[in-house]
Parts: sequence; structure tokens; C-alpha cells
Amino acid sequence: MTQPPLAAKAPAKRNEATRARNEHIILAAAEPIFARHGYRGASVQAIAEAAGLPKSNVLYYMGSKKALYVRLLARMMQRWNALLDDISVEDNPADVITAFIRRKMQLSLRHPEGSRLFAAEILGGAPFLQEYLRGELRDWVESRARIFEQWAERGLMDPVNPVWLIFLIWSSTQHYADFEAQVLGITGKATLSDDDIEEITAFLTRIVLKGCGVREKTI
Amino acid sequence: MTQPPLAAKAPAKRNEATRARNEHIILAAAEPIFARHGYRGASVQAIAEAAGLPKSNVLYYMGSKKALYVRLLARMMQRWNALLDDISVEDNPADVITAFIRRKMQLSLRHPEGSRLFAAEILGGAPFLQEYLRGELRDWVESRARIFEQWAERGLMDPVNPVWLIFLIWSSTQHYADFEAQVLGITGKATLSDDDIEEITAFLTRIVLKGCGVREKTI
DNA sequence: TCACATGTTGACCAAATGGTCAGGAAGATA
DNA sequence: TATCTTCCTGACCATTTGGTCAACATGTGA
Repeated sequence: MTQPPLAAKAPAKRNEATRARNEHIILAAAEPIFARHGYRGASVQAIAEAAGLPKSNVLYYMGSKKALYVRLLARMMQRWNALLDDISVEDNPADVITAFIRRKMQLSLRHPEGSRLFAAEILGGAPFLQEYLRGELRDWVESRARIFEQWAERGLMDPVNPVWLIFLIWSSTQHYADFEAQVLGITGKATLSDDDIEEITAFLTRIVLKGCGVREKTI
Repeated sequence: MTQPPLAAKAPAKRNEATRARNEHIILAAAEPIFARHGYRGASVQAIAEAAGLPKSNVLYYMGSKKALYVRLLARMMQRWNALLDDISVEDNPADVITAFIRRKMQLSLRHPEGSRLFAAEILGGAPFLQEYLRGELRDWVESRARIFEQWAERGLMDPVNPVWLIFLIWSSTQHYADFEAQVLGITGKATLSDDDIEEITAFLTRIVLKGCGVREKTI
């Protein structure tokens, strides 16, 4: 039984900058490696080299390989949650769906490594994300689904299964990050230009809106 | 310089059955492991255990980990190619697209492990499939794309970018195999029933046909 | 029966794996 | 200056990695 320090640790705020900087470097180096090789396939040594730090230093800041991986996943889930904003039955379906597709597309392309990290995790059976999928995310999907159904009841769109619709939007947008290698190989491009992105976004929006029979603004 | 056997090896056909049987066992055991963990993350030891064979025996039949992996990829590409059947401008767009979606969906769900294997390979930057993507598959896409364009010219469907359309069909069908963990987690199901599959297929077909303004049979 | 190819496997190897730890460097507070 | 905390890292460890090999088993054809 060691006596806890009475005065606590007042000078807790110390060299925070160093820690923040190094953690950022490590996370940035680790994300593409986990994305590319999966959890098992990634090695701490490779991450350390990419970060330009000794392996011991990576372990010092992150504790363990697993902790590092979980942290990356959590960061990506945060980004995900940020775009799960609230919508209401009163909103215009066309606007909401358009914005949803656009945001999802931007998320995928702004964080392709994170997107692939997430994909690799799901591909592997989502060992670390079961809880999130069956909890938070599921609730979100259900609530959106109910709104889609209400829109259908009001005749604002066709009565399609809203869950399949959400999956359609997810998969078709995610594809351009996760399957980037395939997309570039087939199109023969080195990268997708901003114009390409814009075109794809417009294409997907158009297909979904028209395909679901979403009425254009009636006002 | 060793003299090559003159009589060649007439009795080459030997215990073929044993080889065929064991190779099949090994391939079946390896596919889900590579799919789940990627190339690097999979271990020969784990594959051997899943196959119920000693590691040495796996190496004996497959030569090396890489050779085993490439063989699995090749097998999956063969399945892929099998559904890339020929279509012509004279065909009915609605029929072709409907059949395409259905077949792609069946492929994904009949071989989910193979589908995930493929996905993991692409996620990792397609190190072993570059050639296939930039060659065979690219040609296939281009030729289909030209037909879609001709259909559009004839007023049989909207003039959408056919490549994006093909990607849309690929991604939205593939999703149910690759992201199975997510789909099941969110829907709360243990597996997707045949009815679910049928419903999803109908949903996707409907959205795509309607979204692209494909005319129903005019005859 | 013999001969020869194929099948089978435990022992073994160098390299890489994730992780620990002792000990020193550096910066802040007093 | 002395003291404390955080930072940093090379040496080290047990385990696992893909792969080799020699020895033996099995089956087939003559």
C-alpha cells in the first residue's frame, strides 16, 4: 500500500506539446500501414520506420500495437459520427439525400486511409467494432430509416426499403476510397481529379434520387 | 548436364486423386484466412491447422505462401470472368442490366470468402492484380461501356457515364459479401435469408433501371 | 518381388514478431 | 543548483514467421 501523493500532481501539464506532436506523427504513419495490411499484417517496426522513430518510442507513446490500432479506429469513428447529423421528417428528401451522398463521398476521399482501415476491420469480421455496429450505428440507421418511411408515406418518394438504400449510398461512395486501386487501374488515371469527384457525386445523386422517385422541391 | 530421360515420364498420371483432394482441402482452408487477415496477416501455420495437415505438407503441395495466395486469387478471377459474358447492342438493356446485377449478387454470396479475398487484395493496393486490372478487366469495362453509350444514343436509357454505372453495380452488390459483418450487425440478423437476397437484388435492380431511365421492353 | 515416384512429417533454421526494461537525456519547477 | 517528471532508446526476450531437408511411408507398375 503506497501512500498516494497528497498534493496530487499539480504540475500535470508539462511537455504536452511533445507528446501531442509525436502521437500525431505515429498515428499518421500507422494509418496507411494498418489500412494496407490489416491488423495482423501490420508490424510495429514498419510503423516506427514510417514515423522515423525507434520502435521503443512508438510503444512508449501508444502502449501496444492493439492500443494504437484501437485509437485509429476510434478516430475514424469520430469522423463518421460527425456526418451523422440530425434530420427531420419536415426536411426536403432531395436536399437531405443530396447532402448525405456528398458528405459521405467527401469523407471517403478526404480520409482514404481511414476509410480503408475501417474497411479492413469490417472485412476481417469487425473484431473490434462489433459493439459500435450493433449499438450506435444501428440506432442511427434505424432512426434514419423511419424518416425515409415517413417520407414514403407522405408520397415524397417511393416506398423502398430504407436500410438497403442506406447501404447503397454507403457502398457506392466508399468504393472510390476502398477500391481506389481498381478504379485507377480500370480508368487508367493516376488519381481522381476534383472534376471526376464532382461528376461521380452528381451521378450517384441523380441515380439515387431518380431511382427512389424522390419528388423535386414542390414549393 | 544431366541426360534427360529419353522415354520421358509416361507414367506421369499417378496418384492424381490424392493430390487433387489435398490441394482442394488446402485451398478451402486458406481462402477464409487470407480473406480475413490479408496476405501478410495470414500464417501458413494457421492454414495448415485449418486444413488439418502439418505445415510441411501444405508447403509441399503449394510450394510457398505466395504461390498459394496467387492460386486463390486466380481461382476467384476465373469465377469473375465466367460472368463477364458477351452482350450486344441488340440486346435489351433492361434484361442485360437485370441479369448482370443478379449474377454479380450471386457471385458475391456464393463465394463470400473469395469476394473478401479479392477485396483485401484491392484494399492493399492490388500488388498481385495490377496486371489483371489494367488489362483484361479494363478491356471488359471499356467494351461494355461502349454498348451502354450506344443504348443511350438510341434513346433506350439516359446518357450516364457507363463506367460509374458499372462501379455502382459492382460496389453495391459486393457490399453484402465484403461488409457482411456490418450488414448483419446493423440489421441484427444472423445471416441473410434467401428472401433477403431476393429483396435486395430486386431493390438494386429497380433503383438502377429507374435511375438510369432504362425503358421497359418496348415490343 | 523389386524399383521408383509420390506422399508425409518432425526437426531445424535464420529472420522477424510484439513487448520489456534499465538507464540515461532533457526540460520544468523550486 | 538540486529534484522531479517526461522523453528516449539500445539491448534483450520468448514466440512466431516462412521455408528447407532428410528420413521414412505409401502406392503403383513391371
